[in-house]
Amino acid sequence: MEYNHKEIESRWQKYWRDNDIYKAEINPAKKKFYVLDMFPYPSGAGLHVGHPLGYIASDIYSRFKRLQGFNVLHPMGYDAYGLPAEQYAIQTGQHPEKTTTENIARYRSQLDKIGFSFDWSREVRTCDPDYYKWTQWVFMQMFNHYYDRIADKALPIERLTERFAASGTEGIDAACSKDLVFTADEWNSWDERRRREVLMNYRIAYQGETMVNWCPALGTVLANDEVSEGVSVRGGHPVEQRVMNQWCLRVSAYAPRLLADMEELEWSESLKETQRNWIGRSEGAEMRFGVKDSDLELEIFTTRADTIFGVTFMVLAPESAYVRRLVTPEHKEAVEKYLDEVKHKTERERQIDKRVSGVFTGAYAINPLTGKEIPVYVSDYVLAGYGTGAIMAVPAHDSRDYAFARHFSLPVIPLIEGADVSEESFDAKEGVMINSEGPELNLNGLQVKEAIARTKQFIEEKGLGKVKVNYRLRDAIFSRQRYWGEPFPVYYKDGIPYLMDEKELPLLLPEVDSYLPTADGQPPLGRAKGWTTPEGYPIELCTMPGFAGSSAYYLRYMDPHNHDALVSREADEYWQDVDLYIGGAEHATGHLIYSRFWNKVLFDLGLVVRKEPFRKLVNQGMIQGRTSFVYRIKDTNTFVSHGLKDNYDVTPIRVDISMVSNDILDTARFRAWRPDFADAEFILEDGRYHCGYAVEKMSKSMYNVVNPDDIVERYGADTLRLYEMFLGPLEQSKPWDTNGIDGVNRFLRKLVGLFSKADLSRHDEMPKEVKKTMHKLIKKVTMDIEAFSFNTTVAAFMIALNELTAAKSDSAAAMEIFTVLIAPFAPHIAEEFWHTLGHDGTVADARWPEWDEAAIKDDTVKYPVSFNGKSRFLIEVPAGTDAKEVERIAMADPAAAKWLEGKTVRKVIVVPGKIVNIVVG
RNA sequence: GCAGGAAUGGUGGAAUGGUAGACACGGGGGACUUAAAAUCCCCUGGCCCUUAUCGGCUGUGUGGGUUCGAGUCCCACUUCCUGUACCA
Repeated sequence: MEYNHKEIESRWQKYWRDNDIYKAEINPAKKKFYVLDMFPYPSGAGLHVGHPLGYIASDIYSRFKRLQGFNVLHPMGYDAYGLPAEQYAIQTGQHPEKTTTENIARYRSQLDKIGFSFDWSREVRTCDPDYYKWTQWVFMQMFNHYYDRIADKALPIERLTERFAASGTEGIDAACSKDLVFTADEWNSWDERRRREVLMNYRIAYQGETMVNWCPALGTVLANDEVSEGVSVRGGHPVEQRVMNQWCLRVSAYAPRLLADMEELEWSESLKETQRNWIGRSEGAEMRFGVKDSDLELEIFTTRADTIFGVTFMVLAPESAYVRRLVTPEHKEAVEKYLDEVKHKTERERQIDKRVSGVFTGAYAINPLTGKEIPVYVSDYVLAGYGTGAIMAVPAHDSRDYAFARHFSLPVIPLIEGADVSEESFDAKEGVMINSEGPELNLNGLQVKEAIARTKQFIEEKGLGKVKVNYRLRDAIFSRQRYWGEPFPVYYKDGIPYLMDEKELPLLLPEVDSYLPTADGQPPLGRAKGWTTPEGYPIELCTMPGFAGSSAYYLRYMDPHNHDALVSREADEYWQDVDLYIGGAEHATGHLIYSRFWNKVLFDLGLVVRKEPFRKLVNQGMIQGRTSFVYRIKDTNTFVSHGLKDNYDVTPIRVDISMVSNDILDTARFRAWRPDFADAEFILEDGRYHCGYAVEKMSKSMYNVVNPDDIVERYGADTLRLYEMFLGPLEQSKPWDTNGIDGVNRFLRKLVGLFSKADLSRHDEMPKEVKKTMHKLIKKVTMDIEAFSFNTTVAAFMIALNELTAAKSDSAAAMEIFTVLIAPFAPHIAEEFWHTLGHDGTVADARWPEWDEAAIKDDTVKYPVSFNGKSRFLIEVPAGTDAKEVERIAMADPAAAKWLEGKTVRKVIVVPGKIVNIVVG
């Protein structure tokens, strides 16, 4: 049998396709197992070798679970809405749907070559109307529900209107944008407009004036997770803060549950920690400070209630509504000037500029515990979006307050014994309190933690404030001023938003003549002709963000062609949740939060049975590029080999890795690469030009992209799959290095060789040594796959092959075990073997073998004999020899005498099966 | 700053507290060949002894500790990666 990977792979891929081998159906007689990959955004660049890493791992696991007898759901689809397609459309005028469809076709052909066991009959695309119908539908459910904190779940908005009509806000605790208090009489006296405005304050999908990240270059708002360090994650454009009327999702209502329910998930600790930070729970107190000569009260949030005696000033965020109400006439001009300055700074400028800035409002607050007057400032170091947008400043124990106090020469009162605050603040929450005595409360002598508790208790008793848990997690901004996304099923009557009828879904994305905003600054949908309801009411012009379509796709895969529901009850109850989810860690604060939120809303509505969508999650590492460099001697066209470059003044230049093999440059191809290198000269080392290398992101501009198609063409999909797994631990980032691939390919060719030499007609019992090899292999492979340790599994196959070759085994039984074990990794060649062994059909229907522990046991046990822990020699004893006897044999060994010369034996330790350690003095 | 993770040969990486460096790449040597490729065999952490064998010493970022025994556990530190940050 010759190893012709092209012929074998195309033949078996066709067989799988023609016979629907990987089609999954509900089968109550079998246990389900749901393996999901994060579906890709089909970019124009196609796949590079890094993309399939996670898909290969999930495919191995799916095939393994199937061989173990599970009914495996392993679907794939496309996250098809997104910014690059739209920007390409703006540049070229091509409809994003056209480029997206083309990119999907390219992705599909690349994926198909790798031999995945996806059930393509369940494919979803987020831009498909049959799919986004349900994205729109869930949005409508969110609009029609509010979060009831007493029931601790989402409830229909009608329930709220009934309660308002009966008893106003009395006894209601609902997640809302703004705390409202009104009576039933008031509610009943309001017209529809007013009532709708009030309800908007409670809806889970709501429209509101909020501070948003506005990106002028992209012409759209962005969610918090789409902005990093003040610039957009996609494109790196500056982002500024603006107040705009936007659709939002009340994710913050779910913060406590998103935090608590994470505990039972099998996710990596680092990923959980990232989510915990993002959710950002902090316990503290909300307190009210009176204002001098005013009946206004300033509400602040603090986690350090104990430092109340050290408050020497107050600070408001520039966007705080308090500012304009507090400012005194003589300070008005200066404050307005400051607010104007701040407004024109972008978020990035605000972050980079760490200089202290701010201005006095002229107002004084009253410390409720001491009665002292303290000045109120405005400064941009206080954020409007967190807590109440106002703080009590304690310069002695907060570094930011300290910097502000020093700049404005405000007093600094130390509150902790021994804290030196002459140079910097003392931020640690430890020590004994001092200077903290007022008429009603004395904290002196208490530890910080005790003082915090004592103060909280005091302010609650006195009604000065309340204990409060704050979350950093903000509501998700859900509008995008873009074309290529899901339209909102919303129209406006007299400026009030109304939902369309469910029967009108999907609301199709309309055609436009250009993908740019309109002349008067409306989103692209403003160009759509007839973008109104039949009655002539205008339809919402924004579209939904990228995460809308990716938030429930795992549910749609369960029942992708259902026209009556997102997912039928039957399909949901059978498939339940994703057992294994594989994808990148970069989605920790975006998709993985939104998806969990989305699922919880559906759970509250009784539409899904699981409160968490992804039980186990594995983050595959990134595969980086390995860039090759040549070194040009300055001002010449002479290139010097890597080992000699330090003798010259050189400029490193990236070269296309296709011209480099094992770091040796193909100089002829290099000369042909670019005209200016045509007459290049080389200074060689031992006759060859050695390139240098660096690990960088894999990208076209670095000339280091490796296309999986090329690897499959040359070595075959099975080699690619094995090699990607052999590269290193799945979760670790590592550079792609084509150099090592020969070893894996050689292994497969040797395996084929072994098969062709074996006498497969003999089905008698395996020889003892062979049996041991195979059962060791079964155990190792089974346990390694469960532990996602695929790199050591591949090594185990190589070792087993070497042992079989050495044993000159021609046992059909051994070959059969090998075939099934390797089927998840190298499915094509396994099919070929399966067929050669005389089976019909597909190896996917085989049974995963179980190992026999007795067959693995050794007859003899080797003990390293060590002196004081240092190994010196080996002894071999029959298995099961008792410890005393092992000790006797070790001591009697001639080698022992040499080590014992002139020493006294203090102690002998025999660990059965492990070691004999002789402690000598 | 904070949080999480990592550090082992020339390289990627193996090692339930028990013979460190599996497996592979790269390198060296040899066989086959007119030659090359392919294939096969041997060697390959460093240092030292020896004609050679046999052997010895040393070695998992640094410094301590626990233990009969530490790459592995504990403490401190250094460096790197990832995430996050005026979050009061």
